[in-house]
Amino acid sequence: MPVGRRPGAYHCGTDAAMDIIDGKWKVLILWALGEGTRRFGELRRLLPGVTEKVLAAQLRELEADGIVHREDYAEVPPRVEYSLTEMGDQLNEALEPLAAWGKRHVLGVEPAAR
Amino acid sequence: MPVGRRPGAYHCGTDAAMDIIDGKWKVLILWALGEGTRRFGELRRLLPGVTEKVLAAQLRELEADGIVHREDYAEVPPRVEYSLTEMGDQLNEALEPLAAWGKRHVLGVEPAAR
DNA sequence: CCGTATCCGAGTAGATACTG
DNA sequence: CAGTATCTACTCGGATACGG
Repeated sequence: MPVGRRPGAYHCGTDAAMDIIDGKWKVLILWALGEGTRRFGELRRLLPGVTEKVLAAQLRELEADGIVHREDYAEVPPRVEYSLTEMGDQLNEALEPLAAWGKRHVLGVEPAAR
Repeated sequence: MPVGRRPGAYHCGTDAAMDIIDGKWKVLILWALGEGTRRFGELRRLLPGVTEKVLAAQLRELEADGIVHREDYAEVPPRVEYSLTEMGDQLNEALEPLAAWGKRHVLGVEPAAR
């Protein structure tokens, strides 16, 4: 089932995907969740500079788009855990070549071997 | 040589790359130039809804980042041609898995075979 | 601990008109 | 044809304070 907030407004797969990961912190969230489940407070510490409001908003968008799963344990003190859905995991994999390009051409890190 | 407008401010290759393609029309410009050299007017027609000002601005950013090459023929009437640099071409390739993901999960187009 | 409410500022994009 | 100039509109993200 298709996701995204601008149904029918895309010209190609790339800008459709861009719409999903559009947001200052989204790829960083993906990155952080790629290593496993994280709690809200952990994510906040992993993303230096993000405010609770913005982090919560971006997490909700990712959740609405089916990229992250939100598990609320309804305990006191509160505990909420975020993790990637299978779709989110695949998105993360699809992002890898882009990460490699960025590392090489933007960060200037040449690959070790050729 | 590294490019990008926020040197040293990146956490990983992905958000470094995101900084380069950040802009409403950039991936569409990449897409259009992927098929060959285009003139300004052609790009404008290929990107329905873009204004001259915004198109010019985004092209200049891509040029500054070493993604597109701008060839001004200094003729009358004016002729300016845009094309991808080698780096831009590689960026376009790095974007392909993301495009495939978007096609499949956002646009809902399943791959033909498995 | 995990958020929401409110207000605000900055940057991005759009419309329109004009120029070399 | 290929832009620039000006003005405006809007959305995103940030700061701070408060709530369950």
